[in-house]
Amino acid sequence: MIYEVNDYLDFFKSLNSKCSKAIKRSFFKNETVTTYIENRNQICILLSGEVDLIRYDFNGNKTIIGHFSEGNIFGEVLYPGNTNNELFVQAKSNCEVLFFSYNNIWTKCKSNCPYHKDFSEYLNKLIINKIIDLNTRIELLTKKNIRDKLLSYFDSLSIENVNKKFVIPFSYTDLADYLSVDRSAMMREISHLQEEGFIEKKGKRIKLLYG
Amino acid sequence: MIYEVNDYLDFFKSLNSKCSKAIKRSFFKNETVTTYIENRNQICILLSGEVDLIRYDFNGNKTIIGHFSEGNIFGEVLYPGNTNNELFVQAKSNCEVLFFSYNNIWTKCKSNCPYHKDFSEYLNKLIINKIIDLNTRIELLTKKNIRDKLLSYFDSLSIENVNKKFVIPFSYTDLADYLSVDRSAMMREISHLQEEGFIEKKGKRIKLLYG
DNA sequence: AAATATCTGTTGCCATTGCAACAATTTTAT
DNA sequence: ATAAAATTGTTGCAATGGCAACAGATATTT
Repeated sequence: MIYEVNDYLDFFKSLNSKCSKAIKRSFFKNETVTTYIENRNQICILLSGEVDLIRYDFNGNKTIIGHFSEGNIFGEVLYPGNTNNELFVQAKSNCEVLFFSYNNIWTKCKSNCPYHKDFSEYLNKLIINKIIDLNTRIELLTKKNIRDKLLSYFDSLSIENVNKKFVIPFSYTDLADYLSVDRSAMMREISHLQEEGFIEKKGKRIKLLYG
Repeated sequence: MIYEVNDYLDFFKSLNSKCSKAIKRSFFKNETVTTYIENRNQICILLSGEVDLIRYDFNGNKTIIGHFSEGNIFGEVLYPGNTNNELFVQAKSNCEVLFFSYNNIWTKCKSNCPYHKDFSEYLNKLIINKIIDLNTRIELLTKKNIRDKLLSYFDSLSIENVNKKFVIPFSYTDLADYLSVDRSAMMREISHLQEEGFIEKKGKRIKLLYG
């Protein structure tokens, strides 16, 4: 999903010692990294670890809106304002995050920071990858049934790994959330896919038997 | 959804006479603007009119994946590669589109085009708006039932118009597609919302009676 | 090592919603 | 102005998938 990220990540990892606009912070598992409620301009790069973007709606229902790993960007500036939801980012593992204010990048920092040219170029690459991820997600979500969602998700993993065998990088509980379907209904559909000979499954190891 | 776009649009509209990297073309309604199949680097800004991004899957089912209007960006560089789908962009009305190759912007053009500084800054704003739009869409698509999808879509229109009354900018057929639900099921749910006194509806004019 | 919590896998039930089909209305093309 | 095409609105029926509930398997904590 993320292409060429490793080329840039070292640059961002060392950025906070070079550029005063960027602040690096560390978080323990389950800590709240940030909330989408007051820092409209905030943008974040995940330098290591895993975080989830979680929505609680007015009924208290929890949905995992996004799952981010090393090199992904997130932040309130990328999100629509004025929603009725509480959104917050929670560390799924110990992690490091680079924070900065989006407006600062394109204006003030320009003149006085020698790293700005690389910074903005690399950031642009990350942002394009972000858009690709979001479009990938929308592709999945617009599929009409659970089977099509699963198959197209499996396809994307298979392509990414250049292999008919791969390991699902989510727990099944979280995968259901990511595909926005009921977990037990998804498990049922996975069983059917096995019975009908489309896939083989051992825990989180999947092998595609078609295509 | 799109903030401050009008500030930048004039700049892009006149760009092709200033910068050789950008090409402006006009299309008639129903013409195919581009396909997502061979120009991996292409990025497009819609200068006027309306276009849809359409997917045909292997069964020939049509889905409107995206609907773009003035100031929106689209293009294959923003899309995951190696999918089994045919994606193409179709003009919903006569329209003008600015085409350029994404890689060219950040490299070659930098040194010799006096408009590049503004160009990249404005483009960044458009890209951020793009991400906000995509996240808005994902917010909708992750709602678990048709009622919640409708209400949260209506909410966003209401906020955008700063008014409990607003006009739906889609046909109902296209709205169903956008929300990724069956049209007749959606119409039924809209009827229920009226019966239960949540909304008033006259054609595409909606008034929210709650909140 | 035991105790607790979380995740996986399965099933019955039934609400939601997708599908098909149609008439009425509106829009577009000739 | 008329014909053709597309959209809107409605309904019965059936399939899908959400919910609840549980037992067994893995992880995590103490």
